[in-house]
Amino acid sequence: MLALPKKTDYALIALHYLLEHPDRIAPAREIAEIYHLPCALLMNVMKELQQGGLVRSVRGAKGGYQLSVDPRQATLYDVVVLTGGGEPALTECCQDAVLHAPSGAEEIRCQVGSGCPVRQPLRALHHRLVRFLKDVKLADLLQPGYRIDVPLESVGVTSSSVTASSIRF
Amino acid sequence: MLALPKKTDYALIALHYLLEHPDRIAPAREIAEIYHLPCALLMNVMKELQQGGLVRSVRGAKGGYQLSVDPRQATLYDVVVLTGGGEPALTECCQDAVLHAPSGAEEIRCQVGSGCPVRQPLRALHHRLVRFLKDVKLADLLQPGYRIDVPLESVGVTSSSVTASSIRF
DNA sequence: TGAATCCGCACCGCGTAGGTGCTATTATGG
DNA sequence: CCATAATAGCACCTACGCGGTGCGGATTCA
Repeated sequence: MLALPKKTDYALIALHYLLEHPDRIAPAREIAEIYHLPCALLMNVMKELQQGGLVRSVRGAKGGYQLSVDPRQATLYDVVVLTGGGEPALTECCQDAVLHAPSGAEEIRCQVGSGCPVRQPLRALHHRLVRFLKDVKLADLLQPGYRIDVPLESVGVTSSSVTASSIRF
Repeated sequence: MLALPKKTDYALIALHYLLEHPDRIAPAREIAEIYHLPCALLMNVMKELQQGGLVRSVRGAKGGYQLSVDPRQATLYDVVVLTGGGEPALTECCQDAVLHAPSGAEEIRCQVGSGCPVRQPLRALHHRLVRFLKDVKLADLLQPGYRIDVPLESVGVTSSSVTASSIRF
């Protein structure tokens, strides 16, 4: 649990490839063969990315896919939403439909009801998580120069001294 | 996806209750009835918490559960591990067994093999996530005074000015 | 025309989360 | 010592979603 679906993995691999070959129109088969991914499945994933506007598809012979967004604009959040089947929700209570209920009064879906003592805290966590995912730009994540800068137990110290290209939680 | 199992929800609710009733030895049934949770299921969860040492169980009549850790020491990570079935792994490559392989040479499990272009970045994300979960203390999460301090679109600004009791990603 | 490629949909199998039930064990209270 | 209240420890069941496959059609290029 607390895991990303494999689709997201495949999507990131494909996006990485497209990012490194901006000139090519890369067919799904090509990417699948290079990274030993099941071709049919990758095509499903690419379709989802295309529907979400992250890639552009060219049909017919010599067709393929091409990145259609600025990798410094598009975020990990976009990929997760497209390949994970909608907005991520830490718990049911955090679902978008619940949070932005049309009636204004938010709908309570779990059995606990309105007296749930952990709903607010969990929603806070959820917001943090979403914000984090949105802060991770594809360019940061997929660039070959990417590096871990986790100081391994600098916990407690404010992590405000990270480099600009690194990922901030 | 990217969701916590319901067990974790239940565990947090129960821990919250135990935290607010440090004197009582609260039976699972009591907690279940108050929050309208399925009693049998909650007992399963409590058992897992007990095995992990988060709560102490008293058997027999007038038995029940009691917090057995300092809520300022125990973290959300502990609860997730106990109720989520082991270490969370953002992807297969991030699994603990893979990362700390006995042979030293890390085992590659996905089909992509050692040429996977997104493995390192994903592991970096994973480490961030784990560190975050470990930074969230139960006391912070479950105390009634808990408050969201997300400035709603202060993204881009360094979030180093958060209060001490708030959660830092 | 034929080959290559994407498109859209339907379908399948399996693992796992979520939930239930039963029995054993332990302790209290009379 | 017995009845009762409670957890412990299983085994089990069910539903759903992920991962994956297949097929017919549409589109483009040679």
